[in-house]
Amino acid sequence: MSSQPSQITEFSPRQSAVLAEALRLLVEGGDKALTTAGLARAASCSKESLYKWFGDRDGLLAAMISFQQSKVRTVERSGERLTAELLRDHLEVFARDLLEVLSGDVSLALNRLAIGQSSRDGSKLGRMLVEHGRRQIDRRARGLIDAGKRAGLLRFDDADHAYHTLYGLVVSDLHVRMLLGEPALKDNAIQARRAVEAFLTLHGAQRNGADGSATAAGR
Amino acid sequence: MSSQPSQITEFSPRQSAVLAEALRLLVEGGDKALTTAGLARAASCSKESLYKWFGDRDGLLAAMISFQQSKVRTVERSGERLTAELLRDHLEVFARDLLEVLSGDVSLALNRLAIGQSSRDGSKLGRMLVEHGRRQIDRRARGLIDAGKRAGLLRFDDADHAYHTLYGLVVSDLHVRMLLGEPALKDNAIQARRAVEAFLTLHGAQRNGADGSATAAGR
DNA sequence: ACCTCTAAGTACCGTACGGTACGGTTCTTT
DNA sequence: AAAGAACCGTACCGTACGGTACTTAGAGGT
Repeated sequence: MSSQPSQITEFSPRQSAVLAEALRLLVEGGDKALTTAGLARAASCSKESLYKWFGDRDGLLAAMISFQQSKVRTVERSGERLTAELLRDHLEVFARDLLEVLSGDVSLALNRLAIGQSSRDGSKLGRMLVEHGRRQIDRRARGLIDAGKRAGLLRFDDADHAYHTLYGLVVSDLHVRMLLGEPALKDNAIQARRAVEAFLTLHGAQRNGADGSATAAGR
Repeated sequence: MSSQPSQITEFSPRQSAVLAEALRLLVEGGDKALTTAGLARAASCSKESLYKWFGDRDGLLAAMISFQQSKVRTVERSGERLTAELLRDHLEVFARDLLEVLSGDVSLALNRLAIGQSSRDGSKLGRMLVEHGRRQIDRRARGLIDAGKRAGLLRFDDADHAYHTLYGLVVSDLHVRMLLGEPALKDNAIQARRAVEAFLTLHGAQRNGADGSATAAGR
């Protein structure tokens, strides 16, 4: 949230500052508020520099997504031996983090932006958002789920399906509702706990696993 | 999907035709393609009439939502005595219908529109969409779930929570992904079947119910 | 001291949109 | 048939935005 992102790979410090300001404008006013002139004024740079750096307004938007995602690093903390309680804790932390990320100002603003553009640009921004932004948190969950299976604590046929089940239990329709303007949950922890509870009921090893009969078809 | 909605309450036939054309424009080109001049040309009406009827561009958008929702009627079919198989069937039909609705062209376009506007208009359109559009399908599901509980086939503490569980299992992140431009599922039936399977594992009475411990806090 | 490069600031252009006004046409009412 | 409303088509206005060009100020090198 600060404008002091220790080390950015792809953008110069000046560009990063401009992109941070662009995100700020986007968050507070939606995409209508993000005009080239407005950004130039707010970031104290020239429009010409904007076009030199990002080429285009769409280039600017894409750069904003890249920039934001370069700032979000998911902590990859595994390695300890998993117990049932540890797995539950990690799942709950993941669920809370997921809700936290999805309800973040910048995330919502970028998702709204990409959704708004999806009709015109062939979902280019949407793909960027899903591919780069989601992959990190997806990988974390997948790692956790796989580790749970390896430790004999989870039971499922299709890891992808299991992950989507977890995701659905955690998020339900909250993401869309927040995108539509509803306020976030008062307490993500409750939602996270209930979702993990249900997930473990479905896929935990100590009780029973839903067999899922013929469930090999792909998404 | 046809432009022959037997009887529209709120709008004259002419206005309905114009609104249908507006929805068509919105679906095929996004909100940028929905200009007053473009709509007037496409619907063979004058801009002056548009402003007389709907007052404003925002009024037009709101009217489009009302119009679309006046066309979507959910079949309220209950009354028969519930068996476990019947409940499962009804739940699967509901799940398929839900996925069908959410992946519909018009629904996606209107949701994109409302999400795009949510930063500027204080989520007026978003509220309309959630309140009027969702309530119908929500009520259908709630009726089904309540009937299942009365028949002793479902077990849960909080009907609202149970419904959101079902919703999350059915939809997962599909809605947002589709809003971002991803294609819909090839086969909604598979997803529906798996979701209902999981839901019954969680809340069906014949196996066991997730106790849910202390789960009375509200959303 | 001079040159060069970068970038800020500003002015400008073309376009496109929301909203309004007006003349002409069709349909309804009496 | 005459009067009136509804409405279409079009022209128009003001504004705002994306994008470009030009001028000016500072930083580093020779």
